[in-house]
Amino acid sequence: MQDILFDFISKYISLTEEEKNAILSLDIFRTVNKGTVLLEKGQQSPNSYFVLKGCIRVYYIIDGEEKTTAFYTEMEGITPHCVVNKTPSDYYISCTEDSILLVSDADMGIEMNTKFPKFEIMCRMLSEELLAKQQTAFDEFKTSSPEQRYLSLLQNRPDLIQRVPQHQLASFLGIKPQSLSRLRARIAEKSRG
Amino acid sequence: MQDILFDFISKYISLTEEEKNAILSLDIFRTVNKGTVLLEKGQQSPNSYFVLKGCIRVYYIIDGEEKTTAFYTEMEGITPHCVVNKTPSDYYISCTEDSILLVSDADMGIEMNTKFPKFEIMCRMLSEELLAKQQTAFDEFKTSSPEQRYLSLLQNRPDLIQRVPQHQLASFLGIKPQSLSRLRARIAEKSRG
DNA sequence: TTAACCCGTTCACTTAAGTTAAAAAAGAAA
DNA sequence: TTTCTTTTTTAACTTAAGTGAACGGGTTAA
Repeated sequence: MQDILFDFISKYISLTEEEKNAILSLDIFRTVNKGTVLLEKGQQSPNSYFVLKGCIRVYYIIDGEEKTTAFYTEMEGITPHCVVNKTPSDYYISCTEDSILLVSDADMGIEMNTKFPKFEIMCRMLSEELLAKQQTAFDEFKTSSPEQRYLSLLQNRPDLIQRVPQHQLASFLGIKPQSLSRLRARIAEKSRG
Repeated sequence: MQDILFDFISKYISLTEEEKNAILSLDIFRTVNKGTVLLEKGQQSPNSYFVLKGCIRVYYIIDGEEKTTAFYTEMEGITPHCVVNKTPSDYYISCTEDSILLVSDADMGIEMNTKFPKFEIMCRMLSEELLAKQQTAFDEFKTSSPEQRYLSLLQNRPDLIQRVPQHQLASFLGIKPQSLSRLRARIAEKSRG
């Protein structure tokens, strides 16, 4: 599991043994059961999450309805809004599968970034990369229809469609579960001719 | 104009005179005319843009149609996808007004970040902040209807609705110009009773 | 001044998503 | 197993967005 982490980091910076040990000594590996809620609305947790194995999801409860807006799977991570802005969270985060996560809090980030300036660089690179990716995803969402979004998801993240319940996928695609079901039927109809 | 920049930076880090001079010596202030295209599809420019005054917009051309996905106004900036990933750009960037911009290229960023580690820190903070903001905006977009998006824009960025053409706003809201026009009529109808 | 173009609006029509409700299918618990 | 619950599908109906076309106001260019 540690190797997976260090492999990932090595894409951005190279670590000495000392630095690797410093990371390991933080003891940030956590195994988490399916269904565990990592962050609740109104909470102001300092924790960031990075998925080594499994899947976590971000969702809101609006008018009593769950609205899922994001999934994070292997080698993806999230620093919640509430950590960055030090405000209560608007959303929930929970595990959709038994997962292995890295859980780091803001203080650990500051400590590591101070002790090892390399870390600061990696964090900046990661944020910039994520920001650019996020922007592209947003642009694609804005410029396409629900059906196109679904087809594109089928292309780019086919695993998600398998491992995640449809009604969560629906709000992720910006529509209602019934519409997703209908849309799928429509596509199947077309491909049958 | 320089004061505006240094005021902005002071929210993140404090600068010495030496550092301020280093920034000024980069000579990054540019005045740009309305309509100027800063980045074209297919180009691989190294430039990031920060708006001191005016407005720039990001747009795609899909099936011959312009699709505007983002506006950046005073104190907002963008590092295009193509800079981060060193790939040709998928989109265009142009000025919707006569503007004063900061234009910096990737090399300058690297140079400043190396010379002044403080800068690295600011860049990380900015990216993290923008990423969190962007995520919230995306979530809001996903969980609301075109009408709600328009009303929310009216609340949060009323200036945009004034300074930007409707047909550009429409795709920014994820709909067609005709639909925006109709939607506005519907809202006016309601408020009249 | 006229002609051409762009933009915002309106209209009629089509298509697809939202809504409400119910049935069917799949999973989890007793 | 049977029961209970959750998830997915289906259906009928409503609402709103997409589409294609046309009109009028405003600007620009010939």
